Amino acid sequence: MRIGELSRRTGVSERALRYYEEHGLLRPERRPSGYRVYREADVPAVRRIRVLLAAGLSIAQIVAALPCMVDDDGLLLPSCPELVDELVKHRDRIGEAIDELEATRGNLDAIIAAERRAG
Amino acid sequence: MRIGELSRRTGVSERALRYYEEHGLLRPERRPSGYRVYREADVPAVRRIRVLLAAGLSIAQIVAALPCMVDDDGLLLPSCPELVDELVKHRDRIGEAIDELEATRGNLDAIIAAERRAG
DNA sequence: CTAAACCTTGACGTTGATGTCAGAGTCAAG
DNA sequence: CTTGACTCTGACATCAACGTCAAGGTTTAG
Repeated sequence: MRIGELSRRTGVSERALRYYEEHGLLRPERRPSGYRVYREADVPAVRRIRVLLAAGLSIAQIVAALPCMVDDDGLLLPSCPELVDELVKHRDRIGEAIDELEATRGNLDAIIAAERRAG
Repeated sequence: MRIGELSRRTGVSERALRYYEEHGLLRPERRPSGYRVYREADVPAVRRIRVLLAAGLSIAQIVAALPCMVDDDGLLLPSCPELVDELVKHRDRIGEAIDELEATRGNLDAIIAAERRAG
């Protein structure tokens, strides 16, 4: 599919989709004309990106945490690092992101509890 | 106390403190000279602001939230249930992101294990 | 009284994730 | 072949939450 359809199906602007590509989050193929061609798997991929962005992660963190978005069938994309070492590092970065988010969620929980007592 | 001391005691820059005032989060008194004069209660107030910011709330949301949070001498406003709702939604979004990241980490773990077995 | 330290209000700079617009090429239908 | 929808690459605009001066007034220690 082309960018317009992906945009409609995900609710994400074309501008944003091009921006994600610019930062390595999406790698659509190109027609000779230059038109981007996306696969079905890019629809859930965009959804994952939005979830992480909504949670407060930056594009850079998402790039670092998900250098290889896993497909529905569980296969790695061709761009993935081969060394176990690299994979371990990536997993650890994801762990850091998780820790950050859990701390944030902890803060929110405390606030919510306090407000319930006060309100 | 004046702005420098509040800045030192909270670890928040003077610029940020002035910015918070600009947006209605702090209301220090003024000397005839124009110097801001803060009360002791402003120290914990600034801490609360930082916690909310760290939890991912915007200044505008905090402005709405502060009246609900005062333990000192403030009033409670009826916008509280709405606020708690928003906070809960925000927390749930973060939970979603954590789930995504944990799934990704699980995939990476499986790949790492497979690579190790395969040599 | 004076110098150092502190404070004031602008006002422009920064970063991240887009919005928006211009000028131009591409594609599908009639 | 032409029209209209779609897409491309810049490039400037925006918004939040500050950082960073600049130019000048205030306070306090000695």
